[in-house]
Amino acid sequence: MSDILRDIGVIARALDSIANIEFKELALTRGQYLYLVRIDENPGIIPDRLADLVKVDRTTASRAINKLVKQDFIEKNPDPDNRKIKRLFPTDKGKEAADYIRRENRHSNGVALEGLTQEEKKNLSVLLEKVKNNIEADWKAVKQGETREY
Amino acid sequence: MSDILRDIGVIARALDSIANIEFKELALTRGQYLYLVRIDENPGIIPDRLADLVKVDRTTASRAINKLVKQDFIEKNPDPDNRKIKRLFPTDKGKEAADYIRRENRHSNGVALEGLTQEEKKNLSVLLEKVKNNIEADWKAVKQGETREY
DNA sequence: TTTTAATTGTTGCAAATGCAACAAAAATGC
DNA sequence: GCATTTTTGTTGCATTTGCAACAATTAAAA
Repeated sequence: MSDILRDIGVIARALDSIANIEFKELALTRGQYLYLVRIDENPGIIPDRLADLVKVDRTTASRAINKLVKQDFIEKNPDPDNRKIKRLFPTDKGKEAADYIRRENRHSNGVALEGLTQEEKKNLSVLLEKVKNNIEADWKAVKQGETREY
Repeated sequence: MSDILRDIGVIARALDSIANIEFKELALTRGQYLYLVRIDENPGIIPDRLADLVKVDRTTASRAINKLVKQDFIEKNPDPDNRKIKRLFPTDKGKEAADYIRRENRHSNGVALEGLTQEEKKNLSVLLEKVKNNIEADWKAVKQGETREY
């Protein structure tokens, strides 16, 4: 069986490393860009869902979010019907930063896909989507304390 | 152009998160498994090359390696012809742990690839290999201080 | 050879990360 | 209704991570 998990890890670290260096331009520190684009594209999302989207610990997301608020990239608003949750929205500054992030991401994506045919790109994208769905349940289970057998 | 970079990040974080939780079984802390398997498969490798293999900062790798030495998973031996470099080898304990890590990885890999045909798995693996090669130069360039235009 | 540049390895520091544990609100079960 | 469980958000703590900066050795250039 072909091993994909190592290459995925290597690629992800390389891309993330590049992004973190490049987003110092925006005064964003490590990891922040991840949350900011997602909030921009999912206005009103709550922190726990966001953590779920990017597959990161709830507490890590919570702190990154609070830092984004303090830096005025996003706002954290109370919900009128539910006193427990807080909804996240980008500020104007945050929207601009999100645009920049997407430009960078598009560029990296282009570099990553160089030399692939249009069909190969499409295939890769579809396959990765499946892989993501496949792994989701295990992530939640293991994170929640369940043990897997192998 | 299809965006693959986000899914790659999500998948990588999920798999890494699972691995880190499961390898507490081996008394390995976060990240250590990455280096240990690679050393097991590339005996005699030097720390800088290892950092390059996994795409992680040299200093991070250095510390993780020193911890693996302290915990007796690997040995760091001087090179007879070059007083600057140190070569890494797994101990017996390290080899056993590496086997365990590979078993876990194979399992996660299986879960990740569920529902894909043999051909799709092969394709995915080939495409990811290309992506990895594509991104390598940019990683080194940006890490070294070069700026990209986008 | 001598000088300069690149490679290798490490430490100081600041920051991110994630597990445990907690409180508060909401959802569920009876 | 009330009790119990789940969800949401946060903080304490230990650890990892990575950039800067340094020293030591080797490689390259003059």
